[in-house]
Amino acid sequence: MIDIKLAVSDPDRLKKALESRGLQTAIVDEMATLDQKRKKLVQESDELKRLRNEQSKQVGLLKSKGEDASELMAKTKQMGERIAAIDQELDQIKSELDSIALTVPNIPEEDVPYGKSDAENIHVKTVGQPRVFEFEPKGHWDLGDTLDVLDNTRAAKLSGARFNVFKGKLAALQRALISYMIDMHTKEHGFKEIFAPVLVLDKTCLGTGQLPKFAQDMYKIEGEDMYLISTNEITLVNMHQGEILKASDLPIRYTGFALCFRKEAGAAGRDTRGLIRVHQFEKVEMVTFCKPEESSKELQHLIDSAGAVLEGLGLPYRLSLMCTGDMSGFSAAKSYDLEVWMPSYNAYVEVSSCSNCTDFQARRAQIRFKEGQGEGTKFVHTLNGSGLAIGRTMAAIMENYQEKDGRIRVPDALRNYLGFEFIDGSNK
RNA sequence: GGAGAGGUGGCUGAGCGGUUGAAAGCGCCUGACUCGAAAUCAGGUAAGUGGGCAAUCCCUGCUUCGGGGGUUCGAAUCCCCCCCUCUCCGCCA
Repeated sequence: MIDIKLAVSDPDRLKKALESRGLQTAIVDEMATLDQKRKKLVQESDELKRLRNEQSKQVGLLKSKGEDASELMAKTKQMGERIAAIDQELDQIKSELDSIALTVPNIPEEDVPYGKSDAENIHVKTVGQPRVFEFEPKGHWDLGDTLDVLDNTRAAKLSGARFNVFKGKLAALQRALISYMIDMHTKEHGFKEIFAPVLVLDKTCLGTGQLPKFAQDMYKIEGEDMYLISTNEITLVNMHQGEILKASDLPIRYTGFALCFRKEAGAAGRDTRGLIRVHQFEKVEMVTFCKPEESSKELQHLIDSAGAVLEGLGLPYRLSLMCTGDMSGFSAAKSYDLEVWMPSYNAYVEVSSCSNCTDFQARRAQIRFKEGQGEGTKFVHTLNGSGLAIGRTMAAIMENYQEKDGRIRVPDALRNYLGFEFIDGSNK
């Protein structure tokens, strides 16, 4: 959540920010008006409460002396009724204000390029060279089908479209990738491994910004206020929901594997084949909590950590800074995408998005820190990045490491995890 | 799923209708003592949100004792609903 005070103190900045993300700005003035109204009512209510408290004490005092207090009691009761009326109005304004504020995305950082579409993203660097094939490379769905390691037909039988069944050595590759990534992040990048539930309460999704605005992307459990997570950023960030952290414990870095579920509503007809766009996918996520002044540095650390996985696997990729209009993360103030080279697309495909959410999620989820005795509490900055999306990484390995005979060579880094050199139709 | 017990400040734990934002102990911070430390002594030590002020100093109002609602002039304390934890039983991978 953005700081509502901004709507009053610096409405132009907020309007500009919303505009840059392609949104309407009228709500800024609306918020300012409501907030002013709220403030006035709070003052009125507080003053009446002060009087009531005072008079109630008087009643107690009179009674303890055995004197008559009935007149004062009647007066105070009336006051209570007025307070109740004001507080009711106040509650209504607060919920109005909240329902607006919760749908406002984060404000882009100063150095995020202004732009309307992905065409205006800045390509920061490319790492590695796309392989030149001496034969026509196949798509990973074809490779998987031929080797009988990726079974789309059986998956459809079980769960419908956009699901997959991994078989044999491809299933093993998935396990290896999870271990490889998490081991790297814990041993080399300073993250602590976390395994958390994939089924969470609705208020948890509110904290990271998936709800209320993106309910249509998430699977809800019928009859309960629970959702299947769309990313494990939700669980990792909300681990500290409502907490006041010690400054000396920061930065806190978490990594973890989880299944993620997305409806992919509105993506009908796009990327229908293979592992690129599915309803259930596996992801290793990274999340960082830090002091505000450290978040730029920590964002770079996320990018480097995600990049290290791609480099370790020998996959060529591109790093891009998202422009204001293409920043997909509702909670993000600045985002970089890492895109892996996908021969079948003849293009780079996103495998990781690393974002600095500044204090946006922290404000929603009430995650704060305290510098020391007597110092006030401040909101932490939260950051998240995939490290990486497993399915898309598998697709990239299959395509980039395919041999002319259709087998897939295993990247050197995974040999120790797998114990075989090629993914083929065999089981061992 | 059934039965019982319980949820109070960083922690342990009192309070069970009025001056208690909350005893006591522990922890932590500051000061005194000390060459320094320990021990001892004195003081301080929750969060949120308003107002005053040039002020991140300070003064001050309101709210918060798992969450929500109710009773009352007044609720941590009484009543109702919900959530969570623990113990026992049942079920189960």
